Amino acid sequence: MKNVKARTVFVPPHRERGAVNECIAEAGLRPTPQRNVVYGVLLDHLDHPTADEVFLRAKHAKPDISMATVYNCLDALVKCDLVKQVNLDRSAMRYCPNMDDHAHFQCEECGRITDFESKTKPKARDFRVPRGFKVKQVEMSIRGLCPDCTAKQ
Amino acid sequence: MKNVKARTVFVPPHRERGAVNECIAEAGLRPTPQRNVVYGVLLDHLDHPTADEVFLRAKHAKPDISMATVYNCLDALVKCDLVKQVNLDRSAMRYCPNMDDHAHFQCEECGRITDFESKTKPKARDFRVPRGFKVKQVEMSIRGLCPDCTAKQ
DNA sequence: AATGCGAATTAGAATTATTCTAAATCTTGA
DNA sequence: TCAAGATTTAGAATAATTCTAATTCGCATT
Repeated sequence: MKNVKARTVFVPPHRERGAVNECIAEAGLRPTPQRNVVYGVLLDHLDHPTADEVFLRAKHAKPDISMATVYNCLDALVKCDLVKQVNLDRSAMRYCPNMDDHAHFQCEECGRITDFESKTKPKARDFRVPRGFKVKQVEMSIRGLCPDCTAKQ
Repeated sequence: MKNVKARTVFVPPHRERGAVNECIAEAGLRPTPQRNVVYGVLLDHLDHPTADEVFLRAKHAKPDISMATVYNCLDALVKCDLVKQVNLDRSAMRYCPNMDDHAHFQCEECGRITDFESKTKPKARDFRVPRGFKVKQVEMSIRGLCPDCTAKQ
């Protein structure tokens, strides 16, 4: 489980897969088979699936899992900082297990989402924080054209 | 219509209100009373309303306007770059007529959204753009605690 | 001023995404 | 073993958005 195939752009999961149960436990949640499967699905393809897509994939490993459970598990994983919610358009929420600092690029044409590695942590230097506000998390999202769709035009 | 009341944080609309029809026309769309009302509603309170909230407010000026039209108008305004879509959480899309570069702050506690003025245009220096991708638009969103909710804790 | 055409509006139905509910099941610790 | 609490489940309910088809509107041309 330790060695992972190289990819064009490989994004290492924040924690290795075997440690899911520990992470969940640390967060005060009970580790369960369902949560494991759901997290596994996210780690297998880093393609920002919707809850529905996660559900379909999770059924392979666990045919009796239900949609409500998928939502529950995703929420649990988000709460214990193993997974990020990504929402870029008016359609369904997407989920991303890459907890490294990165921006989300979405192609205007085909809708595909790609992680852009951050060079620098986006910081207060980019925007003026009014007095009294406490910043906890900064997200960047980018729209544009992916290489495939650029070629087609 | 030219002089606007000062606000704590005043955000000037991208174009003045009288020019809506021209803007819409420029974008190849037909200017209509409904589009005018919808844009007016957005300019009146810079509080990032949902489509539903826009609908309720628009009804004051135009009691017979329909929800479908509100969606149509909002889409038209987005297309001709008078309005931005803002979506930060799993709830409804919100709309913002401030086209200046700015980040959206959302309070984790009360959900309220505040514009943070950008100091610098978020640029390619913040993230690595892989070969072949064309960046068209960069958005920043921030989560944290607003002054009120910080005080309450 | 009348006419025609395409665009815009409308109400309501349909679809999609998400949350809720209540019952059943599982886990853990006493 | 038992009780308590957390989790899972199916399905219903809700919320947000899109679709549909009929109507109306606005503009250009007679």
